[in-house]
Amino acid sequence: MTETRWLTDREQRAWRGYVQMQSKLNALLNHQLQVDSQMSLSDFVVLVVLTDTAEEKLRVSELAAALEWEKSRVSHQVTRMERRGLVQRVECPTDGRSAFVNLTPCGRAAIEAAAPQHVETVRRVFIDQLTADELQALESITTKVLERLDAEC
Amino acid sequence: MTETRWLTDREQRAWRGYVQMQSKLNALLNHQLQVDSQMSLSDFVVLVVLTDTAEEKLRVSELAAALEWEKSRVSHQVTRMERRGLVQRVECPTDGRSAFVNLTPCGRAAIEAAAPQHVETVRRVFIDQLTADELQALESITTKVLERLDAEC
DNA sequence: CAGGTTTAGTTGACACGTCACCTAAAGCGT
DNA sequence: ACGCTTTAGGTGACGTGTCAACTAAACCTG
Repeated sequence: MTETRWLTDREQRAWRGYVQMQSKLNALLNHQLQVDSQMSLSDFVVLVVLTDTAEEKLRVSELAAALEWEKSRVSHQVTRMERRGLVQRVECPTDGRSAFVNLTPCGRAAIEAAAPQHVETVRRVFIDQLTADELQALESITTKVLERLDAEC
Repeated sequence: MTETRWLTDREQRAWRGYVQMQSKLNALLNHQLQVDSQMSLSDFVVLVVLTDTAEEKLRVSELAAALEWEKSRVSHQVTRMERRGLVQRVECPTDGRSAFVNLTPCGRAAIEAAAPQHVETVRRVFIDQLTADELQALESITTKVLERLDAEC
């Protein structure tokens, strides 16, 4: 095993900044949604995916693929959202193993009410703080890192 | 209430990229630490803070301040880490309310073993993917967003 | 079509985070 | 010394995320 290449000061600043930012940003977005719309960030992203489909319903596996979540995570999340009335499980007539997740009217109303405030928050604390160059750099960074991450797994 | 300012395509790409990156990065770092060093990312950062202090012990409140975590989060985390033998609670002789969190020899050994692999992973999937300009942009972004976030709360 | 394999999804155990609430010691003004 | 407030920390409930194990339907393949 070779010598560890510790982070330089510049790298350290960028990395620690990133870690702190992502942790606080996550906490804030969760909190904002909970307070303003009584839903979690997880609820929100699931509702976004469901809303973006023509039928407003997806199989659990399709939902998992779209979110890149483990199927068991989806299953747990759907159970909780069903309890809150946001979605409904429906058996698939053609495949006995499969289950559809349907958006309920209540779920549709919830996402429509939540989305504007959520976007507003994302803008206020993040997007609107960045210059055009920084936005471009961010896209470049995330693209490269995501490529690397996808290659890892 | 005024019209919602939805994200433009460029903003959307950057934001979605960021969200996806942070989610996968988090999962990977947690997983890597768990597999290689049998500890969570939370364990790791707590151990880092403890290791960085002269006495290798801190009050719960000092730990909370250093990590910017809620005190109850620290308390739960310390309970779990105590169970794993990484730290030990010690009553404070001068203030009956207060409690010290001491690094144990086992905790010190664990962090020393974990740190090189963790840094290696951070480099491989993140830092080493970035150009100098991107690193600079990232620092600038996180600084501004953190300022905004700190102003919010 | 019988028997093994793959696929879809669920479940349970456990770790992590947050919130609201609680206990007890310290501090403080009278 | 007396109460009142502040401060330090812990607790329990609940939502969330991961992992491993499970059930059952669907799909082979001989």
